[in-house]
Amino acid sequence: MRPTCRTCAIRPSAVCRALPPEALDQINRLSHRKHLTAGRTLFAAEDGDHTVATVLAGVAKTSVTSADGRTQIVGLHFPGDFIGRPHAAGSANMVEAATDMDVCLFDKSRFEALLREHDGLSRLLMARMTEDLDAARQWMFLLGHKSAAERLASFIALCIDRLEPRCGADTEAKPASRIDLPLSRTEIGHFLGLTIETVSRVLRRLQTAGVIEIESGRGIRVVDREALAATASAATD
Amino acid sequence: MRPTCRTCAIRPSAVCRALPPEALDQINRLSHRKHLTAGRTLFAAEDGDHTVATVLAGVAKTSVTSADGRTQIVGLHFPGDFIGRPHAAGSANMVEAATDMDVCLFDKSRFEALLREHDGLSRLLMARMTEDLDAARQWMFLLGHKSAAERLASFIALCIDRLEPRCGADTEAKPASRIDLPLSRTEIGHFLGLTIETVSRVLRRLQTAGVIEIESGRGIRVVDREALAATASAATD
DNA sequence: CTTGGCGATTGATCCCGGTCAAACCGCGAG
DNA sequence: CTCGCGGTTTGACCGGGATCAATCGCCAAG
Repeated sequence: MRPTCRTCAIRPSAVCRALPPEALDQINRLSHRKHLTAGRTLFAAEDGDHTVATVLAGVAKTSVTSADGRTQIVGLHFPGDFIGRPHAAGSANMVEAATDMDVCLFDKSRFEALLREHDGLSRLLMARMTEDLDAARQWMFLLGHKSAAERLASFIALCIDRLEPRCGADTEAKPASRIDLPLSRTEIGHFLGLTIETVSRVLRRLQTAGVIEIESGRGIRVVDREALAATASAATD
Repeated sequence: MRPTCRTCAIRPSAVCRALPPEALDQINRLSHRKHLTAGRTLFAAEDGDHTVATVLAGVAKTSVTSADGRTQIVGLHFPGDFIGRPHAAGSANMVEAATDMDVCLFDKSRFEALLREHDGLSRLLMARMTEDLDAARQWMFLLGHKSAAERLASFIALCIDRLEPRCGADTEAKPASRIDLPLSRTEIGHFLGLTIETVSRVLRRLQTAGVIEIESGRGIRVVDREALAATASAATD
């Protein structure tokens, strides 16, 4: 009953979907799954790691830290996302598990061989990297110009978008949806370029405005998706 | 006397260097050079463009603009840089010439064919995209956590690093170096997440501090490289 | 020459979010 | 049960940079 690539639930949303069915057994041999508890380091900075990974469950974070200790989370990696730097020098930034998570690991050089062998995989990966770059640039806009409320709303919208269990069939809007935020208040601050206090205050303000409901700790319920989207992109209040 | 790939001065620093000499005539036929005056649009947003490019001279900027008019410059493209989104849907952001510039254009599908044909080109491009992503993430740190002075110093250091005419042989420090900034004050503001007034003031402050000298307009002379690097602090690496 | 336009500079004031400080809350250990 | 600890919330105050506004410098057109 050991899980294999054949039965992999996230394969349709992972880069592996570019591989033909015949290759599944091959990549099944090359990969191995691993469970990581929250906080565990996946790739260290300044470390010539030789692994790439696909997120199966949970969320990972990539962060940049300066000499004087300031930290910026520069990317989140949700289920289906690819993490790694094929054909590039080992990681420049640190990647850690933000929540408990499961990953599917490949040896980097083996994966590079796969890329050479399967053109579709190479193309899909390149498209993914382009998406990552677009996402990073969108976040640069957020960090450069958005107000605290816009930042929080954008962050919540992102999490809802990537984490809400979606039931393939119904695409129509739901009255309310709840998720557990994958980051602590401190981490949210580091992701949004805000302090923990501001995060807390603005979250509260969004709650009194009737946009969201904060459950104890990380639980959050979006009451008004419209208002959330509006707050994410427009001027405050 | 028409310039060709054989005599191309920036080829050593462009992705084309991954192509074997035998392929030079081939890519020479596939590419064509173009001059763009400052402000001209290279790729429009929301536009299924079918071109990719290498910067030969001058500087291009990629920017994100929100519905309400706020603009963020999310990337600069210096000579040798590759611009384009092979294997991905046409551009998400707008790319414009920041200064007068020369580019070398390829038809996107032809370039994709080249990628398939030449494995080394594919690998180098992937490495370049990884670098771009790293640069974007470094800039996210700047936008999220750096002070105005740190931002300006980082920006000037970046420009010096990429634009200063470097004489291959001598790597040792020079007493002073001057360049023309590739962006107007307004654009610098959009790149750094600051207002034009703050840019002006901080630049002045850096001058009175003896770090730089501002010549009329865009000309700038770095008097104290050490101090500049120190002001940029929080490692740009 | 004057005029007008655009970008840059400089000054005065305001406000959002940072900083400092003090509870508060849930939870596991003793 | 109490204690202590880490994460969170809340309040009071402060300051860096935004905003508003006036002026300057340069250059091209009249």
